[in-house]
Amino acid sequence: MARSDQTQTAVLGALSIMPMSGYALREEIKNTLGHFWSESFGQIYPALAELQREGLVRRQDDVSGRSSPYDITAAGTARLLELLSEPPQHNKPRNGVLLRLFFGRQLGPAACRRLILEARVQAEQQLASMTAARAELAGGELGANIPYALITITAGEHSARATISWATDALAILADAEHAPAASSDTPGGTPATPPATSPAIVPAAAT
Amino acid sequence: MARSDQTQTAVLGALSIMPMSGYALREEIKNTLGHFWSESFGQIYPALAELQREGLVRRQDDVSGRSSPYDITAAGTARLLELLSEPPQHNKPRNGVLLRLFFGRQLGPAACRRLILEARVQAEQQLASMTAARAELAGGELGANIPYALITITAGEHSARATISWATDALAILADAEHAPAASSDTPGGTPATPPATSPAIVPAAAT
DNA sequence: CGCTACATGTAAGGTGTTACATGATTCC
DNA sequence: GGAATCATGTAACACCTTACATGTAGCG
Repeated sequence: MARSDQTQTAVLGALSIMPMSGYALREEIKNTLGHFWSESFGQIYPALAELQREGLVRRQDDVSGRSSPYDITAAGTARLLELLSEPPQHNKPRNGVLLRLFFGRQLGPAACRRLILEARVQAEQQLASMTAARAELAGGELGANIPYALITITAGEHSARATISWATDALAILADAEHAPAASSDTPGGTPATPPATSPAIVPAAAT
Repeated sequence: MARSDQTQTAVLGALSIMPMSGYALREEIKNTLGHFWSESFGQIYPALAELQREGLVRRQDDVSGRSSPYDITAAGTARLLELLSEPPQHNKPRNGVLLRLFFGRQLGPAACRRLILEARVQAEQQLASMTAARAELAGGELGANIPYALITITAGEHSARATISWATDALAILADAEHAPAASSDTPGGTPATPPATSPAIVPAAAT
């Protein structure tokens, strides 16, 4: 049981804040937890079905089945507390951008620069959306959950800012490498090698 | 084809730096890419088999099968470039710590504080290991790949530092919430509840 | 009347992990 | 000789996404 249940945790948690339909659950998870969590329909509906079987969740209008929201039960709240108390299992990291950059010598400096700039743009967007989320907090239905939401929003902001300032450093490292290429070594075959006679002017995006 | 191939990318990339056995591949991936990538044996061996079938990789001592390292071929290098050129597919985020903190009202402030402190400890360890990795860089076999490795190490450092400073902010938010709990709402059943007493003030989080 | 959003589900398929099975080599 | 490490693989399972299938409700 303790194996995954991560979906159950997210679903029960969301329902602990307010009753919702499966559809709304997915929307909420996407909008509110989006920057650190995700679930798809293919997981939410089976999870809801199982939770209902176990009596951790019920539909308010149980008989008619007519689009009534799911509601967490007392047993469900207890289970949620259990799940939340388990040690967090951290994901295997898989960062496609860093993977590509690590093998950047094969890819060439120009493509690397593009990857970094793209990552920076995304981080800036994330930062903006975190700021927006922070503004919306007061108007929302979160009540006493607000400080906890704020903690996650702050995490998103720190993470986005870290990416932005990393991008600056990374561009500088790339530029240095091009000006003073490591003495040894063949340039790898077939790649769009750096042209001779460069005048790159790397756009180092202002001071640190 | 463009679907996953992420494992192929990592394997070919690693072999583009130096020939290795499957076992060594896993070690290298764990040690060197560990902070942003991971692969398990169950993926590496099948991937190697397929790459060999496709002629992208070969064993230097093909006949005897005697623990000779795998070696990337010219075709393999070309394929690697292709794979690296594909747009990076970012993972669905799944941060167990933030999930637990978001539903922190159910979990209680004490447990939340523990989670944050634990995350900070891990980030400090990561930061230390990044520093160590940076020191080892010069001594390693990476050659012209050094600047690229440096870019990923820098990413790890920024990320770790972001987590550390987030932890500070998060603890402050938690403390504020306990001093001035949000006005409305029932405290959830069973949890180590926050005391009553009101004063809305949403805590706009300390200076950046 | 058709488009969009709400709503619920399933089936197929890909991805990735774990545990098991096996054996060689090296070092103490 | 026994332990640790190197080395290779597989099979079962868990997880998750995608695409499909279906239907309702409201609105312009």
